[in-house]
Amino acid sequence: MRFSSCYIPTLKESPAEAEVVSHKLLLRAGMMRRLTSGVYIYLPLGLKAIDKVSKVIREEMRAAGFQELLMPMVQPADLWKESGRWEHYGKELLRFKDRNDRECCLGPTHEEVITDMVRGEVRSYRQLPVRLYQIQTKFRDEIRPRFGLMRGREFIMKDAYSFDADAAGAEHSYKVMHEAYNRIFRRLGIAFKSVEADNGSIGGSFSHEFMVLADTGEDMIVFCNECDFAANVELVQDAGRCPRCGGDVSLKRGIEVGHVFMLGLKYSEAMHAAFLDENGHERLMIMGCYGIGVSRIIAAAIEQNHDADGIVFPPAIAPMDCILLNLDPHNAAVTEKAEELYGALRGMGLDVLYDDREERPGVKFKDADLLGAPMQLVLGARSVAGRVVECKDRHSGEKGALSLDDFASAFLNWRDNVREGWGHVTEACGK
RNA sequence: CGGAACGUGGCGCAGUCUGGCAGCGCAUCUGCUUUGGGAGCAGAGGGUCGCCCGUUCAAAUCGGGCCGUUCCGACCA
Repeated sequence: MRFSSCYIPTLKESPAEAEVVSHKLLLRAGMMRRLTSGVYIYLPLGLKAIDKVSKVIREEMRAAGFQELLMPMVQPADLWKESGRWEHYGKELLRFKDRNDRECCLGPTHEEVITDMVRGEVRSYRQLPVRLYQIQTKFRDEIRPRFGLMRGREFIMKDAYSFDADAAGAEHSYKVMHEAYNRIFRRLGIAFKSVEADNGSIGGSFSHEFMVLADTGEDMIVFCNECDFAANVELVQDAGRCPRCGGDVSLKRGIEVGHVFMLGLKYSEAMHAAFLDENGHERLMIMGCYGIGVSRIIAAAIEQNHDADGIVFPPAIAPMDCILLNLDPHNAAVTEKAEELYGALRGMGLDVLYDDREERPGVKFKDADLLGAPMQLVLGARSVAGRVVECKDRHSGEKGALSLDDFASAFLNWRDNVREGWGHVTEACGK
């Protein structure tokens, strides 16, 4: 991508509408804009970050045996009446009527739709388990949307559903997904914790939340200092003692980015999702559902990784792997070299943002830091004369120089160093 | 929904208390100079002061209503 032909409207100052750092930085970095309360436009760079997160999720879902599908945003009220949630979901469910006066809603989640579909197709235990997921836009008419992408009304979510023939199978599906979530968040490079949680209005028998640790989080997590117990405080009556071993506990704030539920029979019973077992007896499918807040991950990653100059994206989330600054676009020798590097980096399969704009160096340095690309390369008359390209690791702040005569191998070595710097962050958590 | 604040060129803000020419910084356009951490000088363009009603000779400013945005609370896969 050439910066000069990209739509990246960066801002020097934070708009007054933003209060928390991720919201401010996403606006300043030209990654999103608000359309109305709790509803945002993802600009090209913000969408690239969403795509990067989605890519990791898709790989791990596939590895866990889940297939992708895409369900509709508009849903008929009938299904929600059948599950009982038309009554119980409350005003968060945005309801409306179509031209024929039929009641509809915008999908805040998809248990009803997928259960309806599966019950219509699956008749035999031989067809189970069914494991499906989608990455889709959800709408929840939140009482108070806030903090930008952290709690929007419209947001992007990965939701997965499993249907099993028996309890052992269902527990296996749950376990497989729990492990997949651990791998996803580890790969994304964010410090997180899996905790026991309340099931809320979705129902079911038990659940775990995946929390990104950040002081600005809306949730409070209890950690036991003695054993490995960790839970959302909602779940613990005496927040001063570990309910498992009685040991001392500590509290930390977190942002919920994932939630896995053992649903049991809640939906299959209400909507009669049944199959015939090997003895010809009718039985209900045992369900699980598993969500990841894709757009919220972007906000959470920024809450956790930023400094005074801007975003410090973990490599797996960054909209670009590398930003290449041409400080002297009028200097033919520098530009020739910059074009050459730009081509070489793309040849290595990297996502590169090439800053070829006719701007002063200071503007380019500021934008590079603000945008949060993990690797910065700087080329100017000074560095070209010395046969090097300067490099900066956005995360560690370390600067260096790579030889232009042996650029490819010098760059790959440096990239490994940059990646290792993130390895320590993710090893430190997420058991 | 309860409490609070805010709404003035694209962005950030002053002006409102005490009514009297709509301002500042950034951004934009033109010219010259500059060119390694958000350049300097000179000039230019751009605003129904959120909307409606009222008070007044006169309203960004005072009063009422509405809309929108944000924060705290309640709420929430």
